[in-house]
Amino acid sequence: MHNSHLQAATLRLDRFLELKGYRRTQERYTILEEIYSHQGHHHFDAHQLREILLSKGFHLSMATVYNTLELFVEAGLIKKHQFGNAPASHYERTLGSRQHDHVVCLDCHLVKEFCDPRMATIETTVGEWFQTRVLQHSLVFYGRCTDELCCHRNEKNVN
Amino acid sequence: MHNSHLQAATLRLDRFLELKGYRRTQERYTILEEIYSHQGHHHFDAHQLREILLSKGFHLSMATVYNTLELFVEAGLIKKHQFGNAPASHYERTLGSRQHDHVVCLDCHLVKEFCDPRMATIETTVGEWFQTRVLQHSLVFYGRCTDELCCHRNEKNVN
DNA sequence: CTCGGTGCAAACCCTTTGCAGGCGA
DNA sequence: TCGCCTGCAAAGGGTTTGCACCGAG
Repeated sequence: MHNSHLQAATLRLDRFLELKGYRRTQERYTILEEIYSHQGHHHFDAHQLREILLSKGFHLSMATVYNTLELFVEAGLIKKHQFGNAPASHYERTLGSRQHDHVVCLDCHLVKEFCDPRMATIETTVGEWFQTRVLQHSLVFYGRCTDELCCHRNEKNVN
Repeated sequence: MHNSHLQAATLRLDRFLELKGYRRTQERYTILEEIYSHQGHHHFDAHQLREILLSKGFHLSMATVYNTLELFVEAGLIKKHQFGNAPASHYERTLGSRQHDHVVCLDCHLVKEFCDPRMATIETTVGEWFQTRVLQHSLVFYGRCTDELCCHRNEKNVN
């Protein structure tokens, strides 16, 4: 299921590499496949991504991971996020999910997504206000969730 | 002018230290005064803050700067920001300016502020949606400004 | 006098860089 | 073959930590 997203992503990478005159290396396609075939977590950081690939027997260095992620950002295949005080950057794929923003729980660090059409109108307003061509935005709400899986709640329940 | 903000901030720090049982050190009050008496840039990072104080003859270590900034965040005296790929965290004072969000130019890194009342309504909606008590949010629009001072424009004008 | 706060330097961690070797074109 | 890409290790840079000393209460 959802192989269509991987197909679309692969096609996009093909065209991007061709357009830029970059090479079609095995690393680039293997990393892309991992990102777009993964059903679970949409968010990951550079080290997690490397560890998953290593555990599957595909060896690659951190330098390649970072190089490739930067290239994917440039190609519009993934988005880069900085959540609060988290030390590492987080990434998520862009194809197969519409524009959305995030809610992060300060206790359990659970990341949830939402889409509010009002953000688009605000973006337009701000762009006109400052005579700025807005290319992207980052919106994160920080709070304390009431999720049953929230570790903060679990800790409190234990006591 | 605006000494009222410094007074309010000092009072708030007084009460916070008292409430928490923390000590009233010279470093804490000197740093607060620097942040709240500064008329110019609202945004600064830890190293800039230390350099300014050093240049004024007040010696202090990075450890103290970070400790104090964290304490001020806890006290609600300043806010901490992470703008895009900028390596260092940015801080800005909270008193004397109402809730606002930011627009950052990808070329000249100029930071501008705006206030849109619709953000508050979105925050409420999202909180209800996810049964989450939203404590704060971070919204940054990234774009290319048409400001006369934008270094990107200046560079282009030179060529 | 106590012990929280500070200074100093080293440690940490994520990320970037330099260079030699490998592989796509 | 050519030179972009990768691997490896070291360096970079912001932030944190450990420990001894200092000073607020």
